[in-house]
Amino acid sequence: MLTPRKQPRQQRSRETVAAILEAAAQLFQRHGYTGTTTNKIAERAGVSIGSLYQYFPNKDALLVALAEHYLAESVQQVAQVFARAGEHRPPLPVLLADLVECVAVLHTDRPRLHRLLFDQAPRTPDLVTRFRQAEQQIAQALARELRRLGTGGPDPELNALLAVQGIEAHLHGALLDLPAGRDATAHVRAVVRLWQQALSAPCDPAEAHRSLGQASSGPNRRSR
Amino acid sequence: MLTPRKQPRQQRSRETVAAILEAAAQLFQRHGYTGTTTNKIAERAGVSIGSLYQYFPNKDALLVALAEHYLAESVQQVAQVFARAGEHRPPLPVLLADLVECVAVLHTDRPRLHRLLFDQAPRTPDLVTRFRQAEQQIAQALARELRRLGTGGPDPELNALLAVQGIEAHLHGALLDLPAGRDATAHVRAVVRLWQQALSAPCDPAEAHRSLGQASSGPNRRSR
DNA sequence: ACCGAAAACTGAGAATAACTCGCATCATTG
DNA sequence: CAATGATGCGAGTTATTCTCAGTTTTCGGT
Repeated sequence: MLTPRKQPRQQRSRETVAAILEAAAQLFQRHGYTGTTTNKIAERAGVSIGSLYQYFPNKDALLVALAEHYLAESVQQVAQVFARAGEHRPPLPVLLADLVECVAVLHTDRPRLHRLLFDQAPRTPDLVTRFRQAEQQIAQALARELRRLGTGGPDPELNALLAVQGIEAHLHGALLDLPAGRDATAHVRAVVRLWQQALSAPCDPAEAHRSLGQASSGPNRRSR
Repeated sequence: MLTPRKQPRQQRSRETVAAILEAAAQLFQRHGYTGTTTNKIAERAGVSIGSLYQYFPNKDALLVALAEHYLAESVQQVAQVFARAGEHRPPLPVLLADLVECVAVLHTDRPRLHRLLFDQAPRTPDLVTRFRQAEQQIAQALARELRRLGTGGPDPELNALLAVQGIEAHLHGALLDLPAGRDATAHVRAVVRLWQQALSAPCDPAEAHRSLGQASSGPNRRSR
């Protein structure tokens, strides 16, 4: 990621940058991305518009910086779940329940921030890259646990990545865009149940023979 | 969805609207959403900027209209898969392979359009609603098939919705943001395998007893 | 064929918001 | 206590969305 702008060196400027980010977070969450102007952000931060552009090359960069913080924090939260798992060695259902619980808290804790970063903001390539990177970090930790448990299907690394992507999508749907007439907790429980089922296949490649091909609609192909 | 703009009544204006949408689709795909100005769209469409704003209240509305078309088309494609399934009664693995194949084509056919809509569209609440609606339509069709097959776990409707959300997320990741060093077709095959596993639990609630252990080992835990 | 009304089209320019730049002020260092 | 570099400033430039008053085209009725 390029940083074509000055890095704050003195204490004073570090405070300026912090104030700008704080103001940006508040205004973005309150009025949305397009509903917030860089001038308003500078005003609220108590600095001039020129100072803002001294540290952020454009409006998007504010968003990327916020995402950077949020994602780093999120990855750390999830890492704690795996750290505990490393000690207690829980069975798969417990591990998944803890993981989902943790990710659910990340959604419900600051829903407007989460929504801002995932929905309201234009997804710049920088942001997409950063999201994928966080996904991969988490997926690696999960894959390690799956291997330890001897589960996760023929390719635990790949399935771990799919699980992380899926769980995010599912909780986002369940907690931020809940379909009418659905109960959120039941929905979340279903997510846990489903991923437990999905990841319960043994790790042993013996099961990975050549079970599935591309297949069109002929009565061919059989299940595991 | 509000339509605070004139509806085209004469043939001439219907052609104008079509030309504007065609130009918008091309320019958005070539230069991105923010990289395209409404004036350029009007110019390319061969109409004046005023005409554009006669039919679209703002730039976002162009995106919404494009998404509307694309989603309707996509839902129709997927519906065909289920229509075929209604005739041939394929087993779960074949049905899933066909479904994934179909969704994969929707991604690879016009990847730039797909990316445009998924990356930019979430900013508009209208579009989020529209996407969810499409998801639900597809999920309902899938749930019907799951019930027929006596599979899909304790709540086939809910699991079908999760499957549709997950498959979209997975294929998006596999085909538009493929992680370095991964093979796309292998990735797609893994998606099929995973969802086959996830949805293979019998529908009969007898199996839904209390198959999952709960109680965490750590001093966390909250839900359920 | 003609007329009046409604629909469609036009493009200069008002309004808004991102971003720049030359200069003033502050902090640090030798 | 210079001198040098870092930080801060904000009116002004630029780019882009969107409006509106006026013109042209279409169409139904006579």
